Amino acid sequence: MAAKRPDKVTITEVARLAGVSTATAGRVLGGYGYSSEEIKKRVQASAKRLGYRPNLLARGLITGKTKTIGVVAGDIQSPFYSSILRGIADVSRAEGFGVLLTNSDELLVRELEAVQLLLDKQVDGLIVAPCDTERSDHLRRALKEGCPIVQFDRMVKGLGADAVTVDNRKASREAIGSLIEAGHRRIAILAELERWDSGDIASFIMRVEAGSIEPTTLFPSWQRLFGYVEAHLAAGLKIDRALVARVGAYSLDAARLQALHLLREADRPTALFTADGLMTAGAVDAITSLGLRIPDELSMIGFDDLDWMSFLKPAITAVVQPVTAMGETAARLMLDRLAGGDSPPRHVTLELSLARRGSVAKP
Amino acid sequence: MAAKRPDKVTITEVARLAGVSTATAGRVLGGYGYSSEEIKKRVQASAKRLGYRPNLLARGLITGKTKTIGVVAGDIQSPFYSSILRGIADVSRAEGFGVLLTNSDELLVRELEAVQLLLDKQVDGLIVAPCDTERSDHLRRALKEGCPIVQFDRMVKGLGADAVTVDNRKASREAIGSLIEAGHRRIAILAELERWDSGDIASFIMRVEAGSIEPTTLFPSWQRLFGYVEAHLAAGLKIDRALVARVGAYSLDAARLQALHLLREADRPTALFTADGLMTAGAVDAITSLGLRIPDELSMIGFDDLDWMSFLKPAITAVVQPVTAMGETAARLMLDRLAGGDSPPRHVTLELSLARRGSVAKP
DNA sequence: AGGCACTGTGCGAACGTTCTCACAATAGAA
DNA sequence: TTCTATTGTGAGAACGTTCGCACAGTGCCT
Repeated sequence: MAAKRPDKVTITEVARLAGVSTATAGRVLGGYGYSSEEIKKRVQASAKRLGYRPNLLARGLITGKTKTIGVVAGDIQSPFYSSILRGIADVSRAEGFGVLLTNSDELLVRELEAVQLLLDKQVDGLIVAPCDTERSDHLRRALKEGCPIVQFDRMVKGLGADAVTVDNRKASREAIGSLIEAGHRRIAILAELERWDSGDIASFIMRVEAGSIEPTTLFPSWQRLFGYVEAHLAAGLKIDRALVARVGAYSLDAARLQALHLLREADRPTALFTADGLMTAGAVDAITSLGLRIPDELSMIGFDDLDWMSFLKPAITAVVQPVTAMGETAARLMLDRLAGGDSPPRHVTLELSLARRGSVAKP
Repeated sequence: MAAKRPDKVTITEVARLAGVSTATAGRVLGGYGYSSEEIKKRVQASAKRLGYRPNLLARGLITGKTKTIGVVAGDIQSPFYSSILRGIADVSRAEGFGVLLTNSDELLVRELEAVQLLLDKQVDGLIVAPCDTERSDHLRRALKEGCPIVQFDRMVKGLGADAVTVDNRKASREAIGSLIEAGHRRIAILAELERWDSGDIASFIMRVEAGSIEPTTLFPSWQRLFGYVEAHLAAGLKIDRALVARVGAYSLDAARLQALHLLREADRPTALFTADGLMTAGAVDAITSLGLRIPDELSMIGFDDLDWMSFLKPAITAVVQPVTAMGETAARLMLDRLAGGDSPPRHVTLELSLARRGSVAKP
């Protein structure tokens, strides 16, 4: 039989050794009431001698606070989420908070399970990249029951919670704008574009042109497409539907295939805009296998900046997201909220920057 | 003032509604004692009606089990750790365990803090990539106090705990072997090689040649150097000390600088072996900026396989580590141990494979 | 009839903290 | 003096579970 738990030392024993009541010892060790200098010393001495460590479970049970933040990421394995997580973890640690991690794989069921687990474990708050901007009753419920939520990367429609996002639309508009300015007219976009309940690409584009879409609760790749359309509109260019490649899945292979398809057309685009890091990877893979020369035969700008992009033959111009800052901001919003902020929901939008490198030239 | 906690429903209320004692309700809901079919139904019905969720803190306080695993990674932002974490998280989730995450940044103080935090939060076990293979009393203490530990990537000397590692030495030996076989005689190695208390590179090499080093508790980059030396010994080649580049820090920039230094020498090596992903990135950066052609002017093999390596102009031959499998194995070892395994410490060594691509040619 | 094993239920005590009270002592103000 | 405020201490009740025990009923074997 396994040895039970070898004499965990509790506050009672510290109190006994110091010759005071557990209440007094608690006050000294927990730092929450009055205590004389002399007793303080005595208690601390015996705590040290016994190697006392407070049981955070017991504390949490009574205070209702666990000093733990629950995080629901899409997939920590991706550089995007792992950097955000890093930001969250750093800020949390500095304030003595723990981070309980789960992955949703962008699946609603998974997210639901994850939130449930975190809630059961009594986390003080939830930092979530929501899978679905509409069906998020579980988040609403959690919020209503007093568990603060901070969303990142995207926002649930009408959820009254804090959020950190980036200005995808603007960055995309500017990136495409710079391609147009360089003289490009046939600019392709390779984007994930999953989950759009209200129709297909064509109708989305029409509705953007008509100005009848509220962009804030769109998924990032759609916001980036939004910016793509806007840039075309601003320049008075028509959009060739054939140049909008909807990958439909977050997969390198799918991206590669779509890129191949796009670049093998007779009437090939002169420039390619990839809507995130994975799409860029898939595209680069396709481009090298086709033997296309960048930027002579094809100009390129990608969303997300990954280390390898800067040391590729011609380095790839990229929209860089402030990933760790996003995580840090999310954590900070959460900690503020936990510190008693009763302010209305705040929405922080971080700015993006364009790292101009060698992948753009005149067509 | 913030609303307190809006009527959390406890087992007492479920019991009352079902007309039974809390003990009985507990048995049904916790599934740990006898209960008749009829009562089972009644309790479950009222639990469902009230939306009851057990408070895992309270449960943990009494059972001493939190169903939470603490993880101390070096830096989740790195692809290595994030993949491992993914593996850990997947297996843990499947068994209903939560994952509490911390980073050590490979700093002993940080690791100490992290372990302390996790222990205070009463995690059931610790999965750690130890910073220091010698001074790890905190781990020994935790172990002695009944908190199981699984190490990964490296092992603490004489710590009687489970571990998952890969066969760095063998993989490195074989990689270098294949370069030698291709005809290379001047093979450089670019490696982190921090933390070696017993002297410098020269003395390490001498001691390897003398057979007086126990490799299992070395840090991975040293094990890889070990294999490098062995391959040379086996082929009867002398080692040119100038070809062993010790970066001394885990930094892309430092790696790039060392690589530049190495490749600008008059008597340039004909092949380069990089001891991990970051070193490879630094080297590739240096190589492109020098305009060296791979594999004509320089052959190359790198440890760690990152997505971009496969779609670089000539794809880079790489030793691929089974990263997620490593995480999964670590988690599985932990869960076994928690399930009551009293077996002696197990050490799982995973095999590595060489992904042969286009970066190796005759000199 | 007695004994024993098994099933089912409730009472109350844990678990290790914090929190609410009650009570004292001291000091300064009225 | 008496009142009030401030500082200090301890007893005991929380928090929401699980666990040990007592007790009772059933069925089966001697």
